[in-house]
Amino acid sequence: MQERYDHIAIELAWQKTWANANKFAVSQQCDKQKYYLLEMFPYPSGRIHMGHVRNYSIGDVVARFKRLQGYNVLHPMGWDAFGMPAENAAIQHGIHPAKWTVENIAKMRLQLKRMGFSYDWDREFATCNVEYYKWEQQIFLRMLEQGLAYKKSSIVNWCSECQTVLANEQVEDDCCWRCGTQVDDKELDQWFFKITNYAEELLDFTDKLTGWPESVLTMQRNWIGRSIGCEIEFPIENSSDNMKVFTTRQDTLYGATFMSLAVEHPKALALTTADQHSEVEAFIAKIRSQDKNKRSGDDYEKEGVFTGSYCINPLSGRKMPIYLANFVLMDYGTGAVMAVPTHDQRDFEFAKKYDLQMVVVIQPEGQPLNVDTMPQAWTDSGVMVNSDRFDGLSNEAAKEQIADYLVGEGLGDKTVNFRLRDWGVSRQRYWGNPIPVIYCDKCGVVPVPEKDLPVVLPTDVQLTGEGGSPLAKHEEFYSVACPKCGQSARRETDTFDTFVQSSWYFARYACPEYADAPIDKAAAEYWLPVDQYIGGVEHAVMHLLYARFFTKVMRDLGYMDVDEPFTNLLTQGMVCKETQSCPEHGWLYPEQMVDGKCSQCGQSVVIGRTEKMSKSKMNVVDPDHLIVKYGADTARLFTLFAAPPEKDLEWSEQSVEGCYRFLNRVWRVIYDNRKLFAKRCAVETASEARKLRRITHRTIKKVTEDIDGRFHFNTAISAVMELVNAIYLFDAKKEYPGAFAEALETVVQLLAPFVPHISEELWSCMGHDTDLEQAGWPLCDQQALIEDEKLIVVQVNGKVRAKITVSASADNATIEAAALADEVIQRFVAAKTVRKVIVVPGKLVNVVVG
RNA sequence: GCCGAAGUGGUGGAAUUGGUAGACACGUCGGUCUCAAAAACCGAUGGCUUCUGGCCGUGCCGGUUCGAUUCCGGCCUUCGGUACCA
Repeated sequence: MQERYDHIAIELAWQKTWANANKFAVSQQCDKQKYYLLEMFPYPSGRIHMGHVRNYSIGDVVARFKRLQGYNVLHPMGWDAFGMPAENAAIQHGIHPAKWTVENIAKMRLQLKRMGFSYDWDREFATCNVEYYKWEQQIFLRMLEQGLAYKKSSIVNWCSECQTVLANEQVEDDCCWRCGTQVDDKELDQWFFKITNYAEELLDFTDKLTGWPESVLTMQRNWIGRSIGCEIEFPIENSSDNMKVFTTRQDTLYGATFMSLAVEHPKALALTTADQHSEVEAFIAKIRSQDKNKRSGDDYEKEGVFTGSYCINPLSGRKMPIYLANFVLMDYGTGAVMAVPTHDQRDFEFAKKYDLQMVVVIQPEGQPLNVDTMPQAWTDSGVMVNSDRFDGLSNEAAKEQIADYLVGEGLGDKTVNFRLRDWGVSRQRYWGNPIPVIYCDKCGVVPVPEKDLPVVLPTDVQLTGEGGSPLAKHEEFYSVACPKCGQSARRETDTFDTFVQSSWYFARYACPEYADAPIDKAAAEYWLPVDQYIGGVEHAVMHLLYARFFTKVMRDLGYMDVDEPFTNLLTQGMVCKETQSCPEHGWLYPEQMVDGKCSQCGQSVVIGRTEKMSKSKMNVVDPDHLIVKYGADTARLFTLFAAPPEKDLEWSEQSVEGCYRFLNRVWRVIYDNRKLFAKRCAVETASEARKLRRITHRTIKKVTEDIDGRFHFNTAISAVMELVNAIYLFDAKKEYPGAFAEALETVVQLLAPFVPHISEELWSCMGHDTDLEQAGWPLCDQQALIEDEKLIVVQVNGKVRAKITVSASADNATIEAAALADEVIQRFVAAKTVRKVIVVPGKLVNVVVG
């Protein structure tokens, strides 16, 4: 054993040992209980960043802890390898996406190994491997068979200059990010997954996901957005046709005085009278030319135009003018809204602007509302008025009764409406999984027969960034014979959204080599669901909802028998750091400043706010520097100690040094006492030895509880630090070497999940022939926790005035007497009457005087 | 606007079921060692104060309670998400 803590040598040596032994590979042939731990897999951008270090350090603590507790732990790692950055790199640097991706994976794999994460590398795969994505193609074909995948036209961002579709994040200020051309809306036929079929089940199961944070479940519930309401038919005047409307506020039906349609509404033009025609057409053209994002902006002014037609309110019989309005959305409800200006703020503003009729139908108890003087719509609950037979009811009761009445009279239906929309999965991109269908002029859309899978993504393409996806220009790829009729046909050149690959990768880890189907049922049965999933909170809705949807689809297609993919979810916070900038040169990297001055111009550097680490803000910290300077163990310890996992973590070099110092402190105390471990002796029973043992075992209890389910790693580490402090202060080690050695061994065992390299090294230095996993997780000796005496806090009128020590077996009366006998307490009680004494056994006495 | 989370020393944070507010760590200050420095070790460290004592203090105001960082009501601020959802 060396005197100095040589982190580099120690870490490299243990990483080699683990790799040679293939230490973390697991099999389902095992009589231990399984535990499947998964962290969200990374996009292979080229380097790991502090967010990865944090995510995977948290995961590794749990994996190693569960292993020490005797579980058969599946802890896999892989790569979310398709996606836009690879294409951008190809365009910018002339390197093929496949090459770029493979090289990045190689670099990042090394970095992860250098961090000492305990992955089963045998199960590693990248989603761009054909052995992975071909199974996704099969799943798609079966979804198509079941009507769970379908094609419909939808609107995309289109750059006419680049002849390509842009993702929302590629649109900057309504313009193409590359050429600056104004982006148009374009209708394209796109593939969709029928996630709406599962809206009800996805919502219902949120109640069963007790291992998920409530905030994430709330976000998912809101995203699914179930609302109960009515579909009501409004007869159109001088026509046999009706206008169908969806509302959740049928209680306000008597107050509906006009109707608003979306400009995209199919009946909009048909309803327009000749004299209004030019005005309506101009309005439609104007609104449709506006940017969709702007249309949903905050201060968007409400505007509309009268069609010239009327419909009839089915309950009040009132004639209602039909307007087109810019704020009505075609893709929610029916694209037509019954407008109730007295009880909806948007309708209120609209009615004021166009001087439309208003009728109050709900008002607060005893406070009549006046349509002329009310400053805004009344959207709260109240009592029904001007509503015929429903007058006098609460509006909540009227909601039910009006709905029943409408159904009874055949005027409407009760309906459930979801905010959730089907998932568009077509991407006009090269670096993705090809959608396996063929278009034949004669046979139409023809799925690629399963026996012809996989549709392999060709690698002999040139990416220029112009003229759309290269697949559409790759004749060898798209020119095929129709599988049905044999005539020449064209292959689909769109690829799947990369969210599709990340929706089922967790299941493939159970059987990454399985060659007969996407999932080996036996493996899935053993390993799934994932017991603990860990990742960034930014994926709270999309990724996690898609993965839940896909799990249910795969269940219904017979691939596996799982309802929900992730039993427990931990969402971690971001890694943040203050920014620094020079007034002249903008954002600066830390190494571009010297003594608080810009190294280029010498001006004082402005320290900015603490923000999420990002390359663009130049406030990133490269994990490699940390590993070299302090070691992987210190990097891990810092990310775990500085904040609880779900909170944002603020970078602090000083705090990193503190962690490094702590590891040195542990190293030193064990080195200094190395001779103690040479000959083992039993743990002593003398009072001083028992005192140290009590701290040792209290720490075991605390650390176990903090890790297991609570994930309070910061307090777990604090507890170990306290034990180390107690060891430093224990000056009877010569007399009680047993208790002393036990305390030191416990420190090493408790630190093992957090800082595995130094822990293994110290463990072997202590003379153990086997590793820490063999030793298992230390158990708390309940006997050792028992105290002879207890410290009791004594309060007078709720304020702490004294602390007394009593025998642990003292009863309440004894404790009370001892408290009242205390000199200080007597002074506070003197000349006053003791009204009450509250005794909390083992903790506190409160004397109430007055 | 709505939904969600949070607000505690100079700093990161702790207080698990209503029971000692500030554990642990960083920083700062003092001491030991040293020719000196670094490292290490030991100690102090919420504010105020008339200082063997006392008062104030967990965003603000109020309430419940013997006792509130914790529960309730009303506000303020910050962060995250989201939106003309009828």
